[in-house]
Amino acid sequence: MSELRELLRARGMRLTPQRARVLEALRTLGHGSPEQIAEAVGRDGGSVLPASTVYRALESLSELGLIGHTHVDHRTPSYHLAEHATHLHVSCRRCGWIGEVPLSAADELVDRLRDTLGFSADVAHAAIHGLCRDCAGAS
Amino acid sequence: MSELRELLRARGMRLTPQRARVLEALRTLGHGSPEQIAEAVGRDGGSVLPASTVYRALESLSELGLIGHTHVDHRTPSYHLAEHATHLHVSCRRCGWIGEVPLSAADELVDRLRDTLGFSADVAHAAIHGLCRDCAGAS
DNA sequence: TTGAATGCAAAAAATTTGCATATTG
DNA sequence: CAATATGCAAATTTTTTGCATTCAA
Repeated sequence: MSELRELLRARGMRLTPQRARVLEALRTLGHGSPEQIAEAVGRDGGSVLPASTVYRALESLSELGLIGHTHVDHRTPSYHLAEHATHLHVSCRRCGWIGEVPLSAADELVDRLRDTLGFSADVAHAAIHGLCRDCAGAS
Repeated sequence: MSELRELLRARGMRLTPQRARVLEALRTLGHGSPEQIAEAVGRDGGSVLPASTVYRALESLSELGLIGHTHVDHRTPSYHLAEHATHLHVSCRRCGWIGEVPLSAADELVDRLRDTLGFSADVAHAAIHGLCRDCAGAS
C-alpha cells in the first residue's frame, strides 16, 4: 500500500482514501463502468462518492497504469485493475454476446507490436469486436 | 448500390438517402465520430442530418455489418466502413499517441478466435491500448 | 504549510425517445 | 398501401468544470 503511495508521490500525486476505495471496489468488482464503480464504492461502508470524484480517480489511476479499461458493450467504458487482467474479451456486434480467451492467444500480436513499434500492449481485457458463431452463421 | 438495397431488404430495412449519405461520408472520412460524420454529411451538398438520424443510421448499418467502430480516443466511438478497415490501431493510454500495424499482425489471434470460439473477429481498426515506446520507457 | 484533491452544484456533451409525418418498396 | 425511417423537440444519460474547502505529505 505504501508502494502505491510512493508510486503516486513520484508524480506529485497523493494517495487519498477515495482513490484507495476506487481501487478496492475494482478489486471486488473485477471490472465495471464508472457508474457501477461508484455504486460499489458506496457499498463499502463509507460515504457515497460523487461521480466527479470517481471520474477523476479513474483518470489519474489510468494515467499511472494501475487500471485499464475497455469498451465491451460499445458504449460505456469498463475499468479493471491492471493486475486483474487475465484474459481478453471478444464481443459480438450483432447480439452482444461476450466471450473470453486466454491472453496467450494474443502473444504473437503483442510481440509484434513490441518489436515493430516498441509498444507495450495491454491486450488484457481488450475488446475485440466481430460476429459470434451464431450471428456469423445467420448472415 | 442495389446489392446494398437487397442486403437491407433481406432484413426488412430500406435504403434511404440518409443511410446512403452516411455511408458516403464514411467513405470519404475513413473514420470518424458520430459528430464528425454528421458534419461530413452536412458538407455533401444535401441538408443537415439531425443527430438522431445519424445515430440511427450508424446503429442499423452496424447491425448489418457494413460498418464497424472502435474507441481509439477512449471516449467517443470512431466508425469506419467495414471494407475500409486495412490496419489496426494501437493507442497509448498515457500520451494518446496512435500507431498502426498491418492486419496480418493479428492473424494468429484471429485464427485462434475462429478455431476456439467460432468467432469472426473484426480486428481491423480494433484499438489496442497500452504504452508507447516513450511512455513505457519513462515509467 | 501548501498544493493536490474533494464535494457540490451547475454546465456541457452525448445519446435516446416519442410521435406526427414523409417515404420506400 | 403498409410498414419503415425521418425530423424535431424534449428528455436522458454521461462526463466535465468551477471553486471554495479539506486534507495528505
